[in-house]
Amino acid sequence: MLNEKTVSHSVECGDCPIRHRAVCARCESDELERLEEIKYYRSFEAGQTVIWSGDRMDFVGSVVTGIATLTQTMEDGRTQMVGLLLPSDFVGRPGREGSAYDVVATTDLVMCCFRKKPFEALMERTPHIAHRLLEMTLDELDAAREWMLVLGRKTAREKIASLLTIIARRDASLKLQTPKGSMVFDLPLTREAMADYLGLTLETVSRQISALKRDGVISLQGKRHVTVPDFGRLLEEAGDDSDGGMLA
Amino acid sequence: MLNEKTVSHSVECGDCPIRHRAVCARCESDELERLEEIKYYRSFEAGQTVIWSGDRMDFVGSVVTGIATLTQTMEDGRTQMVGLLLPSDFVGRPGREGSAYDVVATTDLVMCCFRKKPFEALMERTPHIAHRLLEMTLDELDAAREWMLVLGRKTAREKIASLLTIIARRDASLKLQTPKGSMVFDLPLTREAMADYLGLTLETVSRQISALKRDGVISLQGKRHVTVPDFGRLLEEAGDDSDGGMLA
DNA sequence: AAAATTCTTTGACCCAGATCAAGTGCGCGA
DNA sequence: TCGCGCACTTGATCTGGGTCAAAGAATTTT
Repeated sequence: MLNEKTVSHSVECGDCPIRHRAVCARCESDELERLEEIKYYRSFEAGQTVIWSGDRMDFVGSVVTGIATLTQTMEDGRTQMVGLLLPSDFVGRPGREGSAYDVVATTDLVMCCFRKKPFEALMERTPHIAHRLLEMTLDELDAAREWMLVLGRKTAREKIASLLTIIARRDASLKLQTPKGSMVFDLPLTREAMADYLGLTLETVSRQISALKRDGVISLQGKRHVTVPDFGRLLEEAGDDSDGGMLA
Repeated sequence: MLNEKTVSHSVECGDCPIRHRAVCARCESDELERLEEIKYYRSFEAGQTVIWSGDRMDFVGSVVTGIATLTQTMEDGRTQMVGLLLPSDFVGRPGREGSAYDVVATTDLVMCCFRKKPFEALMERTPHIAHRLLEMTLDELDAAREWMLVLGRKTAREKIASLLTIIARRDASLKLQTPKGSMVFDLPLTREAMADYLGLTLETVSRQISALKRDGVISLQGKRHVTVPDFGRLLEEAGDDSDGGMLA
């Protein structure tokens, strides 16, 4: 009976179509069951704000479908995106009261949330989950620092190429159909959102995308559907030597 | 006897003149004693590299005295500083093999290190320490994202002012002698290092510092010793609404 | 289907900050 | 005391990306 439960519970918690990154492969059935007890779903429409910076945040959770962004805004309206949340990404700051950023749905969004207090209690009792959370936070820290290099030292063209490589790498739809080095995916962001991520204006984003298209680095079907014939070439354009494990 | 040990061990581990941020106020004597067993000191001269990006890193630790930086470098030499390590700051990535960044001593530096394997083992057994590490990593993540706003959206003058507020807030020497809103501290970085932190050139850094001096926001004694007559004014110049708990 | 709204592209011009190039001043070893 | 080197400053000029403006393309509303 115990054995049966252990087997029937996979790492995917319950009915979520994603693998919760807060849950590790070593987590066992009773931990997953406790997670089931405190979880619930929330849906948002494109453009809706999930939570405002400074607001009390009484949940943590993962993106199930859709895209959300973390942004910071100055009083005069300048905004900087500091994080991009794709399906399976974790949101929330265990041990912290409020949100440090605005979290905004840029597409229709479904999140799988866990009530924060019981989640923290579960974390206290479950070293696996606490460890997994530290892992994830270290990953986010690496990503943030990588992005500091992009923001501080790369040219507009390199910035665009860097963003495209990140989206390409994370996009689920491409795992199958790549005829050797080529990639196809959809841009989940408007030109303005890309600009806010890259520290540019939307006009510059548009111009640089046109330039990459003109130079054959990418091609576009419509405004959002991107084809990358040679991913290695895109990496070069990004000024990025590492391939992030996608090639070779 | 147990009680005596608990009392005699303060949060400061052994003979370190700093409070290790990896150690929390709730840690008890036996945990601290195990830390004592695996700790050792390392000294570096100004300019020396503590560890290269990608190298195997078999320790974690805290800065005791001096300043170190975390930097990323592109193949063509463009450099971005992604972290500034002041006394008590933690270095190291529990659970990770190598260093993701170059760590460089910018002044003479003393670090208190713990051998990584036993530290990780201690972490496994000691939820306090694992929790403290998650706290610290979340702090670093907040700092990195705050810096993304600086890099992506602030002007050169605002960038300089932002850096000065950060250094001023962390500088130990000023806790005492502030005649109401004023601050005195030493710049621990060369103009070039500041430029690498801010995504600017050293010439622009120099010019903007001169401009802030001309406008009475700061004054300099020598090249490095800074006086800020009105910290609130400096915060305005940084485009920063929050005071980070230093005022009011 | 026409109209309104939103997203995107492209052009013309401008400016903050980069680049190139001298200097200045201080500390340190001979 | 000299002079060498390094950190810093300042000037002149250039340019990548911002700003302002206008006009497509999509999508939604009426």
